[in-house]
Amino acid sequence: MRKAVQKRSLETRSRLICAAEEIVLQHGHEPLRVEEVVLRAGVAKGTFFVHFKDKDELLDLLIGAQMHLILDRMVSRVPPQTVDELVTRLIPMVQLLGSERCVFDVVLRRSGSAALSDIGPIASALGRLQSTVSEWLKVGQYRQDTPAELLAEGVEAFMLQVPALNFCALSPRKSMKARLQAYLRAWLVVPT
Amino acid sequence: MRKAVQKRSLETRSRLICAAEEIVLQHGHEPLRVEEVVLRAGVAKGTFFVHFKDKDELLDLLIGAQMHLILDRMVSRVPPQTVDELVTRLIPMVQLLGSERCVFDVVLRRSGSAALSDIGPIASALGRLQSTVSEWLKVGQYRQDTPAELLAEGVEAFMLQVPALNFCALSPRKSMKARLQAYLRAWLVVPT
Amino acid sequence: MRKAVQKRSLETRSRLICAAEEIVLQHGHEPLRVEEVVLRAGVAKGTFFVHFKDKDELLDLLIGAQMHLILDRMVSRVPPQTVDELVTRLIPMVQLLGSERCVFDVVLRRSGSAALSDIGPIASALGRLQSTVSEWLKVGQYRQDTPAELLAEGVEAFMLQVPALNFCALSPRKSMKARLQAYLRAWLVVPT
Amino acid sequence: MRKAVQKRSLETRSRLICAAEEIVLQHGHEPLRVEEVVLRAGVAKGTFFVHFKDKDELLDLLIGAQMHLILDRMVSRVPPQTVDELVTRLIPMVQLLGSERCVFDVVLRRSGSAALSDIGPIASALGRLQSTVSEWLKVGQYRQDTPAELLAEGVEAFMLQVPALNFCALSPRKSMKARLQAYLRAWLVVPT
DNA sequence: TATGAATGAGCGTTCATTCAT
DNA sequence: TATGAATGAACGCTCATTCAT
Repeated sequence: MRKAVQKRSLETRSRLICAAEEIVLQHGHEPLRVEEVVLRAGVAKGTFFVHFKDKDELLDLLIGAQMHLILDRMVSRVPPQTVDELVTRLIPMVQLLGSERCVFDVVLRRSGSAALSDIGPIASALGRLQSTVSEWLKVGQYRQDTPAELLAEGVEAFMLQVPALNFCALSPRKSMKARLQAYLRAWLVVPT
Repeated sequence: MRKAVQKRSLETRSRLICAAEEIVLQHGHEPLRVEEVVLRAGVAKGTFFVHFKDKDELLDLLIGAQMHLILDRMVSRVPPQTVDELVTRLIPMVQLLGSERCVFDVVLRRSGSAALSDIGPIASALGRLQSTVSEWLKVGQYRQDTPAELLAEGVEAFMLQVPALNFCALSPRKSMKARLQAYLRAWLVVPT
Repeated sequence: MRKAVQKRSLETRSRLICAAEEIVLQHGHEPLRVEEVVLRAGVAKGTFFVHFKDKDELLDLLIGAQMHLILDRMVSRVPPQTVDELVTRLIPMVQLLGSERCVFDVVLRRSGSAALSDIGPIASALGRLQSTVSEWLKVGQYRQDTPAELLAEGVEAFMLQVPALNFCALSPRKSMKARLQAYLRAWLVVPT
Repeated sequence: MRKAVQKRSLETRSRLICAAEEIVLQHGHEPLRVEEVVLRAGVAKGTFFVHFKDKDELLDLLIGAQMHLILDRMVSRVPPQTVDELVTRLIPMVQLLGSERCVFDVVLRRSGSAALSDIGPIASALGRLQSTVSEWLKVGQYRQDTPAELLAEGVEAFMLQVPALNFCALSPRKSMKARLQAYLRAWLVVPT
């Protein structure tokens, strides 16, 4: 009994998410309207708010899922041994963050949360990124004079700086990859 | 005639700015409403948009002014020779950025601009910060293996990372100063 | 300048009211939807809430206007000299109150107000009714042993009791007029 | 078997009622939410509607029970001989009606019912009140020129008018008791 | 230059009630 | 009987921005 009921609930939830994903695929995250989502999912508007506190929670879910997918691919291969390999490994995530202004904004908004309770997929993905990079830095050809955790935090800082600069019209001569490379080379390698 | 008119216009503009400053002093930047500003300034709502393109332009003005004030104090003394001195010199700016979530957001939004025409006080302050730090890095006890400009960009990245982390409920053990110190020590000094 | 602007505002307001009146004429008060009103008035939804605090305020206006119209007709002739004349004079108002359940409800809700500030047309109409009846009672063939003001309050009580009973399925044998007549005969005349 | 099932059903029903009573005791009738009731009773939302047709039915039950309690005390003594005694006897009921706006509203809504089938505790209490008062009026020192039934209806009208006026901010100078007294003196006694 | 009424598109909310299981 | 997910149709609201005067 209970199982069946819960199953139905999960189905509705996933229909909402699928509908949203379809819309995002077609038109991007920016013009995602709750009304459109429920319309496409074939459920009532009220149902949306049974499953999600607000639109941000859904966006958190969608973007967080993409981030986790990227992370999955990131960790599926051997740890990057050099900065250049690391940059290549990280660049998909940076590209996601820099793909749409509103994605960047949601990630910033959701990256940390006031309460521990509302840690969503985005925050958890960022945490996972952090610890993944941290592990990598311990084994590859990187500077060892600084704790890997601190270095990983720095990597994140640069991964956010790069798309941020990309949204600006000033200094846009470089590609995001080139920029990240410059930063990480200076950050992760000690000149000999 | 022309002069008188301009004078009146300037007065209106400054009344709007003063009104906004008063509100910010009392309630912070967050709940700044155009309605309140014009009410306090004693002008009509439309008048606001005669003087400012949008609300962000006013916020840019207000926050940019604070940033320039901080910069003035920053440059009024001899260049910081060590990372610790640098951190001490930079921390007021970091504290401003970390004071309110919405201040941080406006700075991010305004840090770069789509068009070169709308470079506001915030963008110019960040540029000034950049070049100031850049100059400092050339003369003090900092690593010289990397172009000062790139290092300065990194400093900016960390100056944004620190308040960003501060807004999170995760890992808030450290003070902003301690965090900045850790980053910059690793970023600006080559271990011997 | 100011005049022109105010005139436009008044026009918009009256267009909203007219639109609402048309809808009410066609479909009654119950299914009055804000959305429909603004659609018919050709204004934006936000405009509605510039002019009215909420839908109740508009209903207050509409029903209050009808009540005042009825009152106008009530007072346009010589004071009713007998209870039967009085009943005939009052019955249009009672019929309005008993015409739709939701009209009755709005009148009850708006009859008195928590704050003096939000005395709307309905409350003022009831006040006017009260004093009108009060004056009548002083000059006609009514009992003089009780203050006219108290008697008028009682008349109002009966005027509300009658439609209230009318909405009930119990004891609906009598017409509203007959019922009011029975009450007022006993209330306003001293048997000799 | 049948018995056991019925017993369980009755238990659920009484748990719902108890839960509702507790909430009303703590927070009054106004904010009574079905959600809260079922939560406190530890049953599912749907179960509520197995036992009650709608929320009003529960409120009817709760308020009707209070009214019957008051009636029990009312009739437990000798009939009031004078208007003043009558007022004293009636005032607890008036106070209940005037205690909360929403109680007043529910009583009005339930005082009569569309169908004879759904005569609830409130309607029956009002009926009982009516016939009780009616009997009293036949034996005490009241006017005899008008049928006791009609007089009793008037008494009820005044018993509703008094709390109604009490909810208004206009003319709240008098206490409910004083007001009722004034009405009933004029209504039930013929000046000599 | 100043005015202020109007805009507008969507969000979040409400919550008693229904219905398939 | 009991369950609880889903419903649904508006409402109220937001508030920076525009535009005719």
